[in-house]
Amino acid sequence: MLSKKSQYAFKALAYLAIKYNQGPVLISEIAKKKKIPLKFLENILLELKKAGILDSKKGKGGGYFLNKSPEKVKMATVIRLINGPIAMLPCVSLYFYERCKNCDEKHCGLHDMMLEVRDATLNIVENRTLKDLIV
Amino acid sequence: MLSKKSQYAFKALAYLAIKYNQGPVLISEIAKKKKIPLKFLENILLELKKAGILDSKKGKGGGYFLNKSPEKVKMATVIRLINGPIAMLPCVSLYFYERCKNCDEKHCGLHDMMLEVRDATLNIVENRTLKDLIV
DNA sequence: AAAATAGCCTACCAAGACGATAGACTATTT
DNA sequence: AAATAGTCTATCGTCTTGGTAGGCTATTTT
Repeated sequence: MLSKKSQYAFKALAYLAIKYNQGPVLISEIAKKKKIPLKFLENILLELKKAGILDSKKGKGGGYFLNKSPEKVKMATVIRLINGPIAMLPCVSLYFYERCKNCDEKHCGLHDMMLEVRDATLNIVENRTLKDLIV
Repeated sequence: MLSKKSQYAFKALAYLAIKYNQGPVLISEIAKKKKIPLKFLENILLELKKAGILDSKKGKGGGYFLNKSPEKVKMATVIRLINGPIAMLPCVSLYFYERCKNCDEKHCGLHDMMLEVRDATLNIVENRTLKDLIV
């Protein structure tokens, strides 16, 4: 399951995607429109900024805005950043890989199955972007 | 990510699948062979029994055993039981559905995308069984 | 320069989930 | 009766999650 934080992140990003190229948007505006706790949203947006997805401007007329066009931000990137691994097991994760203890990956039915699941999932989230959040 | 509990469950079930129709297997034997904390495994097996996947026998010569043949126990069933929802969002879950607050499911890009992911995942885990764990 | 604006940073907290353990109880077999 | 082996209830420490508080810093306006 995606954490609430991830859901907030996607709501905020969807909002910023709609407002792309229209200048900075206040955290408070996003929080209000998307009904996200303000201070919690601050943390999320800052994290997205540090990852290079968003940028910000301080002072009057400041706020947050997308650092690149919506179709260039992959869903997979955001999920990994805010939610963590996409795979169901560490031993089949690309970005959070960890070797299985007491289990030979070459002969593990669970491993094989979870690898399939991962690929099926990646096939979707690696090929969808913030643009697809706008309907 | 699958919880450690789920991974233990699958290891235990894989072991019992191999020993299908060979009589009851001791918890302690499974715990030792699969390196699972004994008391933790007790809980897991009991849960699987209450769900009808396993059955047990007390006293000498007792132990746990599969209640039906391995190919009749779907992976999806076990995941839902031990790990919880398979979907990434409550609003696209079949067995743990919850309506989205502040979001119209009919016009939500995230919803649509997560529905795709769910279907891709279900397509695998609904069509694989404990039999596929044995390699 | 001062005031106002708005993001940045550090810290903290409550509740719940997770992984694991302890011990007594019950049913079955020898 | 004794031994065996699953069942039940309870507890526990640690980590994660969701959320809050308050001060700091950079920028803009007056």
